[in-house]
Parts: sequence; structure tokens; C-alpha cells
Amino acid sequence: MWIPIQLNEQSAEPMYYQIEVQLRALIVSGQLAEGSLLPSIRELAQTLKCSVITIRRVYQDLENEGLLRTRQGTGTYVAKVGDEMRDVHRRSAVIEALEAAVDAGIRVKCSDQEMLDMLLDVLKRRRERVSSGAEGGE
Amino acid sequence: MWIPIQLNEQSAEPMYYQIEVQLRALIVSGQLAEGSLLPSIRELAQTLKCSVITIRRVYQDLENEGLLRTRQGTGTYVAKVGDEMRDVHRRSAVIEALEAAVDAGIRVKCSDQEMLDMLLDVLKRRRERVSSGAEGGE
DNA sequence: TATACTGTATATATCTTTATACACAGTATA
DNA sequence: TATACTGTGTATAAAGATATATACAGTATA
Repeated sequence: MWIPIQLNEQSAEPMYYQIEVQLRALIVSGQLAEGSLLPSIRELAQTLKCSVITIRRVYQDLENEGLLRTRQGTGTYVAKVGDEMRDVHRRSAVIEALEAAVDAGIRVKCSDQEMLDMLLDVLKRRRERVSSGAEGGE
Repeated sequence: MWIPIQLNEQSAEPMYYQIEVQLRALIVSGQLAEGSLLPSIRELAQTLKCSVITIRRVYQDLENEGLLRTRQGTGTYVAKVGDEMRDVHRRSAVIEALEAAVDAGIRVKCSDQEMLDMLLDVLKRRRERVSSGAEGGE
């Protein structure tokens, strides 16, 4: 009934958005199994020290994306999504971000090779940071 | 005295932001030479059918980034920036976007290889689109 | 110095985003 | 059926983003 979500008060990202991003990732990566019962909106609101309405919004947004299923009086569950569909969801956030990066690259006349090199660079830096313990996936 | 900037009215991106992104790219990619005199804020405002204050904001933001130099009564010029510094500027927008993509990927447990493949995919699709004439860099 | 161009500062209108309280409604069960 | 949980709908507060008009100030030059 507990789920690993961490809010960063410093970040400019709004609360509801931080929660959505993290919860969505937990679902589409399979870390939250289909059919799992999520914490009630009141419980999660208390845990994250925000209002019930904020959590409500998150659950509703993700339900509109087809990732959650909600029943008044009972609770909110991880929806059953086909493997194929889940992989689409899983990749789409990454793809969109990559498309934005490619757009930026094209505007400043980056070659494909240059962009690949930059991605390798970013990946390398991230892995160094993670392995040195500054940050961890879970 | 004319610069190639195109506003997309449909886009959710605010005008000032669209202008900034395009003008910044023109500068850091060297398409606008150091020392070039830009159109006056009134002239560009008229061309783009927006208010003088909007252009003023763009010029001021880019001046704060060190890309423009402005003198009241005279006009606004492309600043002289060292080659090294210009390349930092040129790459930074791309790098930041790539970092966001990598963050998204890590959250959904993408392997490095998977991310590289996705980037290659996006690049391939973009190049197909461009070569078929749907869109052009300049 | 008059004038016609530059950028600048102040004040403000409008809209959107973010977050909230509180009263309402469905469900399970002791 | 009483009660103690679930989610829902309405109305609104507060802050921030976006874009603007208008009056002001510096600069060049006929």
C-alpha cells in the first residue's frame, strides 16, 4: 500500500506533475503490477503532505491515459494494459524527450554523429554519478 | 536587417519563447555573425505582428545570456563570444534536452543500448521527413 | 538644435496554472 | 443500518506567465 514517490520541494516542477511522472514510470515499467490497489487519495495526500485534490488530479489524469482504474467507494487500481500497449507507454515519454533534443540539435546544425556522441556522453556521466552513489534508481 | 523567424500561432509555446529559441539558434550556430546589427525592437515587432515589449524581452533575455549587446539609442548587436563559449552555448540546449530524455529512460528502466536505438530511430524518422520535403532547415 | 530614430521603465490587463476546502455520493462491513 | 472507509463535484484562492500601452531617455545626424 506504500509506493516510492519523492517530492522535490526545490524543483520548479509542480507537485502534481512530479507525482504523475513517477507514478506513471512505476506502472509502465512494471514495478507496480496490474491490479495493484493504490493508496487512497487521502492516505497518499497525507504521506506526501499535499491536498487530497492534488492526488485526485493525478489519479484522474493517469486514468484518462488508461493506466489506472478507479471505483468510487472502493479505491484506485493499476489497470490491465496489454504488453504491447504498455511498451508504447513506456517508450513514449523517452521518445518525446529525444525528439525535442533532436529538434534542438537540428536548429543548431548538429550532425547525427555529433548527437550520438552527446547522448553517449550524457549516459556516461549519468552512470558515473549513479555508481558513485550520488543518486539511485530505487 | 531581416532575420528568418517564423511564428507558429497554433503552437502552445508563447511568442517570446519561440522567438528566443530561433534567434538563439541563429546566433550560436554562427548563421548570424558576431557584430551584426539586429532589427530594432519596433521593426521586428511590426514584422512579427507583436508588441515592442515582447521583442524587448527577447533581446533582454539573450543579452542576459551574453549573446547580444545592446546600446540605447543605437541598437542591438550580436555579441562577440569566444569560439569555445559559443560551442558551449550551441551544445547546451541539446545536452539539456538529452539529459531530460535520459532521466525519463532511467525511470522506466531503459538500457543504454535501448536508448541509443531510440535516438537512431528518431534521427532516421526526422531525416526521412526532411528529405521528403515536409520540412526544411533553412 | 530639431527630429527621427534607438532602447528603457512603469503600470496593468488577461489568462492559465496550481492548489485548495468542503460538501456530496458510492461501497463494504460490523 | 450505522459507520468508516472509498472517490467526486463545485467553487475559489493565490500565484505566475504572457502580452500590452504609454510615457521616458539616450544617440546620431541633417
